[in-house]
Amino acid sequence: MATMDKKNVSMNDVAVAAGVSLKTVSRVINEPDSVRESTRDKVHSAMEALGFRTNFAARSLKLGRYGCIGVVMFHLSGGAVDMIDGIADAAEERGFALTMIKKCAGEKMTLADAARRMSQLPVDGMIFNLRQMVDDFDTFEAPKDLKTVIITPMEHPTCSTVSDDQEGGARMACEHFLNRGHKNVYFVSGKKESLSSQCRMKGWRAALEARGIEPSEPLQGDWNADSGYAAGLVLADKPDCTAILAANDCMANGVMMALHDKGLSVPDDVSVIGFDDELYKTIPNSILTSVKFRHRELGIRALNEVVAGLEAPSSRSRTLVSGVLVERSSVKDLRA
Amino acid sequence: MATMDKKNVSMNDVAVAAGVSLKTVSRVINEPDSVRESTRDKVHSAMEALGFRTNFAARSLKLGRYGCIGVVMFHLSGGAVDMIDGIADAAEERGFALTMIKKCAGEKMTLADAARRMSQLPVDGMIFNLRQMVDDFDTFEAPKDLKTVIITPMEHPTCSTVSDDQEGGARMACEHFLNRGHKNVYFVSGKKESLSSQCRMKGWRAALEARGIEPSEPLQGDWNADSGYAAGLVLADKPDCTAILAANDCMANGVMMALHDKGLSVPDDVSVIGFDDELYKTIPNSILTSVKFRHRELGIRALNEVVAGLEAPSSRSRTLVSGVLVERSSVKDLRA
DNA sequence: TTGTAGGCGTTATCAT
DNA sequence: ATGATAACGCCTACAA
Repeated sequence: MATMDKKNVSMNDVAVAAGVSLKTVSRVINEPDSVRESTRDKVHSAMEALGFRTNFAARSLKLGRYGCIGVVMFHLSGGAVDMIDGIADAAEERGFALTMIKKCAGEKMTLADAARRMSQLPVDGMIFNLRQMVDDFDTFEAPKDLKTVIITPMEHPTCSTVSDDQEGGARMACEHFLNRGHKNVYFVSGKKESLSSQCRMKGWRAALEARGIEPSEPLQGDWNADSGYAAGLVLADKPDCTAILAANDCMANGVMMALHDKGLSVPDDVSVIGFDDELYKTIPNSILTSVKFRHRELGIRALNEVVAGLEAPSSRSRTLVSGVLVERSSVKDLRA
Repeated sequence: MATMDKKNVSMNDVAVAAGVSLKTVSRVINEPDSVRESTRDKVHSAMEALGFRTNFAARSLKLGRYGCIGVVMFHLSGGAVDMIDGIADAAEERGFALTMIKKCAGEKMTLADAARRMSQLPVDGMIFNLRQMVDDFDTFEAPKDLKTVIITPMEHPTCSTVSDDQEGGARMACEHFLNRGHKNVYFVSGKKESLSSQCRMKGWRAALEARGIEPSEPLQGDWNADSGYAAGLVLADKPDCTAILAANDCMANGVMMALHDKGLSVPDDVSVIGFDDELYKTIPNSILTSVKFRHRELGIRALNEVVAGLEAPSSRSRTLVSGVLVERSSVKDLRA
């Protein structure tokens, strides 16, 4: 009478228990409307009683697809959460699950490696979340039957890519300064190897050069507040410094604290803009104007692009998700 | 001559191309040592030439296991990254991949739902990351053949659980105050529905009561700095307030700013401790002493517990990962 | 509306 | 050291 120890309950077991054929059970699962209600109920109770769960392996072997999208995290850091969130939501909505692996092991971190590992897993397509440069970026070729989307600001010769428009965001911030009468903008960068930092710097340069302004030497930071503070101390001594763009909010805050400690006030003496719009979480009444990227949107786009590519694997696209300037009061209008 | 459009390259195709039997190809993959080297080479070249990749579905159908662990994120927030990181690393190390789904949809968020969805996916076991209460927590029973570990501070009747020792962390912080001569500790909570906040509050209460101190009414916050600031304004007016425990660093910072604005200094007039040790990222020269939890370790433990349970699915354990007090200088020793 | 036969691509059991 | 053959559990013709 006790529950049997049968390893796996198959559709056949259910069929026997319900006194119907195997195919009928299959129908109850896949096209319930084509089965008489009384039969359906019998089958359902049998499934319930036996604890039947459809076998993923058998199903996908037959169907030739998995209903899963692979996600490779080359870099798992703070901003990634919102992106994963977007990917996960979009996946759920389209009936896909996510198969995730991490590939951060400093030394041998190539796209080919990641692709090889992924092709052994139950995935119909994959997303690479790449925030740093890798050796084989330009030479990498995705498996023909596995649609691949790379999240990266760089263009790729064969794969679709999705990215925040970091460069555009930086340009936007600079123009915000310049349009308000500032004659120059100083820049505090993040870690050197970070692509985000590089792109933000590029945008800053481009915006200045477009107005015929020679960009000054950027100050090297490391994303954390202390490095911003150090940069702020330096900049406080530059008489021509009225505008500072910091590559993230934490450093921007460091900059502001340094200015304050030097007797300068924001925005009356110096204006500041940061990135990521997260200071308000930590600082009460935060006044920092900041460029915010829509990471969630980014994730959604990436997933949609993969799913779209399932039909046309050879298609290639480049998606840029624009940033938004969240205005508070850390920028002074010098024209006033 | 051009590459054929054959949908899938199977082991059979490789076998034919290499002029060997199907089983030999299989051997080359799974037990290479039992195949003569010359044969092995032939097979390898054939695989290369045809672009063979082993079929996950067929393999797991035969093997009866997937080599994947399911992860359900009921709540995807900042602190989660480090935990996912730990899970992913531990998984990688043990040769498992992760299959992730998100279940945040406010209304109908039950463990049974999550388990049902997971049982349709290629997983050998699963981890629920639960940070809030759900309706069916106590009544939930995991599928017998799917080892389930829940990340939650609550005890579960049948499933293994893993958690930070949030209560212990809060106690530790309180004792840190009390051992330094403080006679009372005020508490600023996080969002009401958060289990973390509840546990931290519980630990605070317990520590005070253990010393015969009547806990005052906790101040309600919402995790963000502004709510901490509001609480700080209130507490600044309490003459007996020498020690404040805030349920996270952001609110602790809000509290400190309010105290400052009220002309009180930290730690000379009032001592403060926070949670999560993340303020140093945003505030230069941060002085805040903070209780830090090892989220990465938590993830590792959770994964290891699942993998261990693959052998003995019925086992049940409860793991607590202790926190660490990161001391800076926001606490004054009143005995001095 | 329901049942039967075969095959998806592996791995395992035998034999050679 | 290698090969033939039978499962694994599901789905899709085709038949009844």
